[in-house]
Amino acid sequence: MTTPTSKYSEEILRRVDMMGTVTVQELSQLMGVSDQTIRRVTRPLAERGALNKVHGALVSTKSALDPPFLSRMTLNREAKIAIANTVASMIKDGDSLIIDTGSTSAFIAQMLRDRRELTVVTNSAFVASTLAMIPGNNVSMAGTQLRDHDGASFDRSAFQVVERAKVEYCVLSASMAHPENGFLVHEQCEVDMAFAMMDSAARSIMAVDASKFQPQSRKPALRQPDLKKGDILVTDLDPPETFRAALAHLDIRVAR
Amino acid sequence: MTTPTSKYSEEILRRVDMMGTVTVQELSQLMGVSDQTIRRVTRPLAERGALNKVHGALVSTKSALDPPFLSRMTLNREAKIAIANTVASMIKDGDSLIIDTGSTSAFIAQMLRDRRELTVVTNSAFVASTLAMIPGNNVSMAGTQLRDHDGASFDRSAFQVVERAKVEYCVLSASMAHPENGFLVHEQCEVDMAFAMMDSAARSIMAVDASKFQPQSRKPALRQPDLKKGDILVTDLDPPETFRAALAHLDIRVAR
DNA sequence: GTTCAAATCAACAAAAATCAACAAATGATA
DNA sequence: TATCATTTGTTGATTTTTGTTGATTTGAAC
Repeated sequence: MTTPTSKYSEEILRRVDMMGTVTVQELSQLMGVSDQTIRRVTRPLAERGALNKVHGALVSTKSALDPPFLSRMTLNREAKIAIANTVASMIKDGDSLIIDTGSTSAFIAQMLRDRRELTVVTNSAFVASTLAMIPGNNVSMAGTQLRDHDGASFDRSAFQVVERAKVEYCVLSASMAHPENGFLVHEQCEVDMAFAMMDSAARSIMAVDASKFQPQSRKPALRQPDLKKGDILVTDLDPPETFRAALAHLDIRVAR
Repeated sequence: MTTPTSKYSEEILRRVDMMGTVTVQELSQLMGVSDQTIRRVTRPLAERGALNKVHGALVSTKSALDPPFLSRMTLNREAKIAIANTVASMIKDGDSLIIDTGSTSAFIAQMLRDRRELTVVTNSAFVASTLAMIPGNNVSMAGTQLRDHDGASFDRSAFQVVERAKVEYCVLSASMAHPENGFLVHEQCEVDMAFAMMDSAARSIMAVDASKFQPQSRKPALRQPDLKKGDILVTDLDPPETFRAALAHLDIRVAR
């Protein structure tokens, strides 16, 4: 039906649809080509109506994503995209992983759409539906009753599914990172889920953007499980020195 | 029907379909042959329409530009939107309903985003994540293991969740509508699920666009449960006379 | 309206991919 | 084994794409 015009078409459309709007520069950097190439390649796509061109950016035509969720996706967007790219680069075709809920995880899921043969367990309906539709993937949705603000589940069946899994990676996030108190969140069920997820994975990847190192307005008080030897912390800016020392001491790699 | 033109045809097609877009070089390295061979072999494949050639790469005709599910979303789009509007207009704030998977259901879910306090049960991760994020809704995702082309579940837990539900409406779809054979689909698990869903709902709404009254290229052969008194059939164009008579006789309302 | 920075466009040379032709390799058959 | 048809890799000419440059346009602020 819609015949592609270049080898970049697919990736560009995917990224545009996922991010809603992308600047030409972001895209060219992300894909390692020049701005001009992006412009050239997107012109026929725009004529066909596969995306919209505005001055300075590309806008998705099917941005039917949910506004409230999307707005959280735009908070600290560049950082989250950068982190998602780093995390995604660690996951190879055929890998198995658990992903939790949250906006960073949503970005990671989007970035993982060009991996193949993934085995995925998640308690986020958004992550699940994003990755389930990729041919060849094997996706399990953990849980039945969905929480309303992010469509994630923390019911008994969610824990059962996660506990029965055995995967290579566990991708987690947190609301705050404190040099002494570790990684903190607001809800007890999230802590419990994080424990279950980490127990079912060989190694964990904790994804937190740099803003999480700053004091928060709404202080999270519940402690996520600590990272262990071999785990990885992914951020967009280098964490404070106190943090780095503690992590290095535990043999936890920091990537960005 | 499609006779292979070379011993590589099959593997190339498989890889292209799997990866969506793949450069000629990647493919030649992966398969241990020269670029030129890949080009030679893929030429007849492209002419036959089994894949698309662009400068520098091969693009799958299937999962290429848009994943199969989204491409179906654009097939007969206006009709499906019209139907979705009609169905959505029957659902009021506070109602409870079961929704199945499929592109029409996806549209219905989108339309239901301005309803409040809905209780929803669905086996589609896409529908679930769409409606779960609306504040005040109560959404249950039925099933764990997700099917890859549409992210829906038909495993044992999916049936359990559906069977335990008790809702007002059940929103269903079908691949074909036949005046004598009723509503048909391709997969047995879909029939089973339809039975379970209808059993758990007071009344059913069957949503089929007018194209479903025409003969299909890929003939579905499995029969959905029949509609009963009080159920509703929603279409975009009036169904054929033979159909209308049969439905009226059973006291099934036709809306559009 | 004017100004200015940023984004876009047009054009060109360099790089990359494609094509056609040919020779070597392969494999089946007599 | 010799022969023939087919397939494969290589080579060089041709085509397409890509990044760069500089001119032009755009959008926002004044």
